[in-house]
Amino acid sequence: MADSDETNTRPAVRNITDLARLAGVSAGTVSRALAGKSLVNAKTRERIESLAREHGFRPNQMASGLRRQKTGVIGVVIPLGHDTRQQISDSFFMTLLGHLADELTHEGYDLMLRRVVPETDTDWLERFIGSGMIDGVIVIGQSDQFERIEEVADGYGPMVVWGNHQEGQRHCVVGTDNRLGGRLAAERLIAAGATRLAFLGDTTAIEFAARLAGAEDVARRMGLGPIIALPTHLSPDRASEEIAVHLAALEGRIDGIFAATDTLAALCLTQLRARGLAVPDAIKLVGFDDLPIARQTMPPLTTIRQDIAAGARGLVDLLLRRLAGEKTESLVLPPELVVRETA
Amino acid sequence: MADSDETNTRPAVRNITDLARLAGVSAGTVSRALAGKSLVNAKTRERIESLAREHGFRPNQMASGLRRQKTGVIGVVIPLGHDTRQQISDSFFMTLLGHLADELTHEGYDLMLRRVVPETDTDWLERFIGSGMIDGVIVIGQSDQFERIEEVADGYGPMVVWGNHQEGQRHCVVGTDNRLGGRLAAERLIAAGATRLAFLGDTTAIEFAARLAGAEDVARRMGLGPIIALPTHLSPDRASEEIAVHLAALEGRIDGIFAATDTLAALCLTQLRARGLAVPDAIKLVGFDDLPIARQTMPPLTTIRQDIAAGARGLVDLLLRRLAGEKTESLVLPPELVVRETA
DNA sequence: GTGAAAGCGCTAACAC
DNA sequence: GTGTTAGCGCTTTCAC
Repeated sequence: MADSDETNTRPAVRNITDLARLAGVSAGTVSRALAGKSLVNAKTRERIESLAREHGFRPNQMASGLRRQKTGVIGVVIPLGHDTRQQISDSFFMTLLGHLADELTHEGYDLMLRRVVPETDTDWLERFIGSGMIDGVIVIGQSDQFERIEEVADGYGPMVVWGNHQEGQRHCVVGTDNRLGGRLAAERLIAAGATRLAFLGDTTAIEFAARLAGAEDVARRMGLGPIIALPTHLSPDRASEEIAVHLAALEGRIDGIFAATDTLAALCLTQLRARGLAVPDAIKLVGFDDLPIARQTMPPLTTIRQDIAAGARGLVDLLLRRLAGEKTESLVLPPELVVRETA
Repeated sequence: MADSDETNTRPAVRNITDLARLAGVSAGTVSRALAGKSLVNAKTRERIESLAREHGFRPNQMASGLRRQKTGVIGVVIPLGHDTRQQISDSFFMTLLGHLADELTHEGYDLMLRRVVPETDTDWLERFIGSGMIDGVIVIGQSDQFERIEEVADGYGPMVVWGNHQEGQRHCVVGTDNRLGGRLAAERLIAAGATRLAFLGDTTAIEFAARLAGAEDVARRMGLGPIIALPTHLSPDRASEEIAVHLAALEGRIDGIFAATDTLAALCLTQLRARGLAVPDAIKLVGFDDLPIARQTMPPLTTIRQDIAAGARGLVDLLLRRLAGEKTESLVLPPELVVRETA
């Protein structure tokens, strides 16, 4: 591929041995030179390096990995729960993935991405870990697989999970304090004048359940009625319909909505408008995540911010420490209320 | 990891040889059994499989890959051009990536993701290909690396690129007909009554340049004045400011904007509103992509739809055929005008 | 500072 | 149908 014009006069260099022959040294020396080890004569090293450059040769990482028993690859896996296909396009996870790619690259690791459907593939995590292709794994989202992750964590160190932290759990997790986030959201809704609250989102996802629980803490404390749970899928198509149905059923019985996600909140805003319900006058609305979309809705969304970049940094940092044999604690990040115009 | 209670009484099975010993057969037989090859006694196979299950053993893919000279991994690389960091969060690419992950998984391949900064890393593509870790590569977006990709394509078959198709190019590309898309956009703007057009986006990206060129085709044909190019970064923060500056400078001199991207269009809508310019009354606006956000802006965006799922399918399909040695043509997908309310 | 040799875990001839 | 053997391309003692 990196051939110049003289292609045919020059033998292909397929491996370290070919290069060694050209350089008039042994394979071992080439290996040491290319790996930047100290004990190689400066001249020899230079000769080898220039030869390698000239032939566009780079050592085969699979072979190297096999020999050294490490691959330089971190697995990133996204379990798609009940809500199967659409979750991936969820911008939150995608943004997190982008940051992860940056962080891992920065640390010299490659990223192997896998989306799995736990329902039809029960040993998804073991399979990935056992493949021998990755040095460690980051799980993005617990979905409904909390228990399975716990089990695996007992026997496998280099794993960090993005998700919700439970008292006494065994796997290392980094994530936002969802319950606190839920409290902030409910407090804001109430401060804005709402008293009859609903929660929009699928609470079988543990993170969402925690958000709702936080909101309920506040509702109870303030002596409000129970928060009405409005189960909704994450995929925009289904969500829109479901929201429409919920709204129709609840007409006039609620004045504040806490959406599990900005995406859901944005969709909800559209449906609210379609029904002629003014936000925030008739209904207050708070989202979660503070994705870019939160600033672009009309009116812009009041929401609970998660620091995605910090999350990615935390995930990678903890994973590297675990890779080094350290035992690490989970990392819980503080959410932050961002007041805009919907509540 | 998959150990039950009797952990300590059972020796770890680290490789095929250990398992062979337990099963009372040779390593070769275990290999054949686990690979599902035909010529293995049914009973033997069953014994081996159950033993493997019991011990949570799976063959090491690196070793297998090394031996078979194929890895079962497809590289997906996103070159971040001039517009460095933010492009990744560009929802279009992220959505495409999601679909790619699905398609590749479906075909039994794993996905290795790399983001690269060509400016500081000139041999990004050769490095990835030469790593020995991947069987083929999908490049998402040509960025400003068209020439480099051409060079590599001459010597490396299993590569397919998402991007723009140029007359006579040598690398296999799949992508939307951007020029046609640009034409559709301009036609719509004009049909809606606009006569003084501007294009919002960075035309050093070849895809965007083609969109602008298409719009210019129409402007010329209709005898309109030149289209004013408004260079803008893709990252939301910078874009917002830049758009604001552009709008201030052009006040009253344009009545139609073609945005290179829905994201940009949405941002533009916000800025337009901030300046008190009514859409579509004072200014018509057309986006590109038809991302979910296009339906949620206020008013919803008229845009040019790219079929992302079809794109992902095409990329994977062509790559697999190239992997099988076929020579494939590029695939150009038709864009589609989606009329909503901004033009 | 460098070479020789062993071997990472697996697969694919080639025997039988 | 199964065992044996020879590597895939690299790293790393151990000599010298």
